[in-house]
Amino acid sequence: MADSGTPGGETLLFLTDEQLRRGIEAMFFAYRAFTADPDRLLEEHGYGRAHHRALHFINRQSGLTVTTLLALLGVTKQSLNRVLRTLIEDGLVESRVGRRDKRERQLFLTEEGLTLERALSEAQRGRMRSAYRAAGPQAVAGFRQVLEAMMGADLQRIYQQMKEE
Amino acid sequence: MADSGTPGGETLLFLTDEQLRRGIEAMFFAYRAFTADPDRLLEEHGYGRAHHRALHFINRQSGLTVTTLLALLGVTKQSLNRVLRTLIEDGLVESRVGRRDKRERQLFLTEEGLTLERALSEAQRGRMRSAYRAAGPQAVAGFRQVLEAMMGADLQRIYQQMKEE
DNA sequence: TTGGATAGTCAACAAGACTGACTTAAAGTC
DNA sequence: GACTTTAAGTCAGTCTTGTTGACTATCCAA
Repeated sequence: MADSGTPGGETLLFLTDEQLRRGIEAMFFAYRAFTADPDRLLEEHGYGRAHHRALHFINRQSGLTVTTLLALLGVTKQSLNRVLRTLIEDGLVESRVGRRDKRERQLFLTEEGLTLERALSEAQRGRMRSAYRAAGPQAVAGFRQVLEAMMGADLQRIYQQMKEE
Repeated sequence: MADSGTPGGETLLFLTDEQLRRGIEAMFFAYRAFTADPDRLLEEHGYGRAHHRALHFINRQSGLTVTTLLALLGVTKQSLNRVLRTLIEDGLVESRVGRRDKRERQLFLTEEGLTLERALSEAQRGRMRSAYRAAGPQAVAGFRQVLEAMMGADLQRIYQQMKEE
């Protein structure tokens, strides 16, 4: 983008198909490991990855509406609803009628929901923390830069917005 | 690991729960984008992500056995089999009886399989390439370092092995 | 040669995504 | 006040992709 194709320069070094393929495979393997720890915990509770994602974002942005959560997760209403219903029935999530707009439902974690979210989050952070430690601060900065560039403009806007709330 | 907890140093700067959470969210959003391009292509052909993964590794390591592929993908034999069967029926993959051990099946891509694999791979590499360009060589090195640390020792061994073949 | 381990296949099932059609309630508009 | 739009939720049905259990074929070793 800001890079004006320096011919033969180091820019080309890491853009061979082989290098790109290494990156693709690294993403595949790393993502699998990344979800493995919380997955184990979830299974003990009879939940799936979908429940984890819902808990994560409700915790992250307490009081968010169903539509907002939908946009963050990128799934359909029906798909989210099944997950949300079980979480509400099990007393992990509370759904209150919106204050300003009564059509909306605002979502909150209960004490129990918070407890599970923390356990899941801690399992995931543990792996992230040791990866960060092993790789060092400079690598971490690069890691985030590449991921942000990879997610594309639309997701980047959503991702950056969450920073400020 | 090699890091001896420099108190107050820059090591601590990026290990706050907030920083770790940013990393977790970046992984989530980036992985979604990462799979989105091939997913579109796959849908046109009536395939899913599982078919993509199979094609990728069969291409990567032509003639590999079902068991080897199983280990790479980390799924059950039965799950892979359904995917593999459709690929064979559709003439994208060829399954030959193992030369040494007749119990084994060796897997190869046909011309048609190679064509689809290249299209999928190119869609995915496109995004990876522009992310790499945008972030720069140093960031890319860091990206890979963190992913490798994150995947853990077991997967790292598998991942590194593939390098040399 | 018999018996156990390994490689792969077939069948049935469950989770979690999807689409489409519909209801209810509230908000906004003419 | 009647009409339209929006937010949420529901019902029904499908698809992909994961699971377990039972089975066949082959290899190897006692």
